[in-house]
Amino acid sequence: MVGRRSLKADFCPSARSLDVIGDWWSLLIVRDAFDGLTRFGEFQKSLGIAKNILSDRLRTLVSRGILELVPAGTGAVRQEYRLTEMGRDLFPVMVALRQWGERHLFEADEQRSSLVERDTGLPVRLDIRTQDGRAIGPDETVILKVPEPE
Amino acid sequence: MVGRRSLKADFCPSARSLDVIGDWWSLLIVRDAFDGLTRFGEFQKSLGIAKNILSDRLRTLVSRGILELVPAGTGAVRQEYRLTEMGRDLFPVMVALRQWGERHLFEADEQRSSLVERDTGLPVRLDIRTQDGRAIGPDETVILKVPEPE
DNA sequence: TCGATTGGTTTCATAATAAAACCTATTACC
DNA sequence: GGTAATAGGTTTTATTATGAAACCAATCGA
Repeated sequence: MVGRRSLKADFCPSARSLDVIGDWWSLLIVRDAFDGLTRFGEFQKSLGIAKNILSDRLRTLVSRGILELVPAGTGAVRQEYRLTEMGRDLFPVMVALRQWGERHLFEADEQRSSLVERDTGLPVRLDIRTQDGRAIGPDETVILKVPEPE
Repeated sequence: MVGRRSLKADFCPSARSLDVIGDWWSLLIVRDAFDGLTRFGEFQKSLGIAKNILSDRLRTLVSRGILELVPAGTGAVRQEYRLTEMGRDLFPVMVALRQWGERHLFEADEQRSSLVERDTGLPVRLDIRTQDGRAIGPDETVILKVPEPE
């Protein structure tokens, strides 16, 4: 292998996103971070990931600006991994993945965790809309491409 | 390596989704499929992926029910890879990834492809709402967990 | 103060990936 | 109809990424 091709320069925003968080573990770490985990050992226990890999992924996520290391508590030596604003902005990605999984990867009666509004307990869903607020489906959209430089 | 840990049995729907489409190439293939690509060679050219890997990924995506092989045209021998309904349901995931990439991985003046409503040209966005239609943010949500069996 | 825990790094074996060569069945061309 | 090119792969081989386990320094708890 000559190294994974980078999509940094791709004009497609989805491709660039996948370049950053499209590896096997990163989004699972982010999911746990949304879930309130902050410590190395917590992630390790939750994911069952090898420590060297976790170490590498956390370092990368920090360097990409998705997580940040902050001192835990007042004047403590220990540090915590926390989502940055950029990391918290991945929330819709997590919700979309969750929604798809719920719909297609669970039996009807199978138990699952669920994402609900804190105050009401109502399930959360996700809508695709135009800027002016009308909900639309995939067939009503089109991708405007940037001309490829030759 | 003993093989990548499967998350098939995880109670978290996001984890199961990542188990299926969380590898490096699958979502890029799905993106291209949304973009209208159907042929082996088209995917290969678009992604610059090694043919053996593409072959493996297409086979897996078909076996998972995300793509299907359909005869191209009337009575032709050739076949095409097309998104199933399950595959098309990944649309919100793609939109969420796109939206995040646009926000965080492009310079303000940098050119990018964009997703718009076909009829109006209006940009598409994504909303998180409760079942009854109120838009909410990540901080107003909580994940209800399934008790882990010991 | 001493043992356990935390948060890693290093080492080593193995699996996944990529590149290139190769193969077979169509398809296009003359 | 014969021949070359194209499509759609598979096989082989080299390299990288991953995972498990051992190891280690610093901190924490008793």
